[in-house]
Amino acid sequence: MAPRLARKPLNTYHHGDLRDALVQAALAEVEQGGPEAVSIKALAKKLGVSQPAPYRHFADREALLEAVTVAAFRQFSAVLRESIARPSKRSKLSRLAQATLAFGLRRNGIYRLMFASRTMACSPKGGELHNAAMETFALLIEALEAPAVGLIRERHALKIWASLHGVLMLAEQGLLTGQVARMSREELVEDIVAETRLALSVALKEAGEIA
Amino acid sequence: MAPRLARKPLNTYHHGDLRDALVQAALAEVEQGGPEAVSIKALAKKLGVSQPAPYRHFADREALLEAVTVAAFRQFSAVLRESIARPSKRSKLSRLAQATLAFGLRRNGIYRLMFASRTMACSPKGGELHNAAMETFALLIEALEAPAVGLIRERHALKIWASLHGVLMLAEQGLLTGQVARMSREELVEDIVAETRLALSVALKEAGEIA
DNA sequence: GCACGAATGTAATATGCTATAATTTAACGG
DNA sequence: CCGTTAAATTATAGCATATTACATTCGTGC
Repeated sequence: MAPRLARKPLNTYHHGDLRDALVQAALAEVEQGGPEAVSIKALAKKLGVSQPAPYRHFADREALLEAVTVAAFRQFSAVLRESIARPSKRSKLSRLAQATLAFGLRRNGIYRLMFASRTMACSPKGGELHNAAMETFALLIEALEAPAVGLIRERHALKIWASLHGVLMLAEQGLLTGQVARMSREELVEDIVAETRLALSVALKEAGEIA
Repeated sequence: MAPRLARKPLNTYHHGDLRDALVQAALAEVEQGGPEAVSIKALAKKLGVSQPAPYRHFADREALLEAVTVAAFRQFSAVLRESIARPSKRSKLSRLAQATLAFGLRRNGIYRLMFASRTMACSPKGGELHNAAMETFALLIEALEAPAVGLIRERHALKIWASLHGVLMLAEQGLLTGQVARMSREELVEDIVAETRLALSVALKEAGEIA
């Protein structure tokens, strides 16, 4: 994390903070048309610099997308954190689940970048990107509000994450049609939350009896 | 579905069945490197025809990918059908779930094409592609082996599909790490199957009491 | 203050892919 | 056997990525 001050563009030759501007502009593009909508050339034009200028800050298109993905995870984390922070009658888990659903539907280009693109799949395990993703997962574990008994907590966090993720992907692919579509997505998510709770309590009870 | 006979390439000027050859070759490419690895030019070269030749059969790259996706769904369906057809001690649902996991992991480029690409998201609801996807979903409903009570069956089929899908996507994104990774994916899937059964039986009992 | 090196941006260019247009070759039906 | 049509070819336009060589500004040490 370099400090990278945001200076004003006094002289127009040097942009001031092109790197960050690129990430932000690319994020906007991704939100509209997904990862494949990002064009170095178009971004440079939009920001008023020459085509090769971005290559001073990113080795190639993939590197830019990786930075964008990190930024996306930060935003996602912030949204989730807020959802479980504000007081509410509903459970933390329910709020986090609904916030995830809303984020995935509203900003589906970004969601695809985070969870369905090659960028993530190719990122190294200890890297900045992978860490950002794990930080998000940690929020989910927190929202479960379960005691840490063996692997039970992580296991159920993983399962609910997978479920939410699956619902979102199916929804975006237009695969939530037919009879089932009569149930709203919010209901479906609430259903998943309830099932997770049930399974979790069963698992905890079993573990308690054994221990 | 035009008959499209597969003639042998006697004269080398006319390929014989370029359309199908393109779909097959593209499918192989996708399997290796995902949807973005498909290049019209490269495919043409590999099949020994000129670059523009493919455009006789597909309007553009997207159209080719759509045909490839249909072929992919057909293959996937065949694999699933076989998994629930052959006799086994394990339940149909369990077999189908494990088959899905194996397919998604082994042929993850194809899986991404089917469930995480823009191709599906943009396909019309009544189209060939959408129908192929729905046919696959029907297999899952069948494997549930549950009575058709209201929407309960579809609902649970949808939930288990979402879960499986989520696990696969997370696995491919390298997000199944940490403590949880100590549990094998097969175990995780078996766990999901068991939970679905539990939830389904509860739902059916409730429905029975009400009716 | 000012010279110099590092950082950042530009111009020019090579390469590769998509897609279209005009043209040629082969197959099929009457 | 000939004309129509399907299917492929060559040639080319257009666009995006990425590299190279050059120009400009920043800021740091003296």
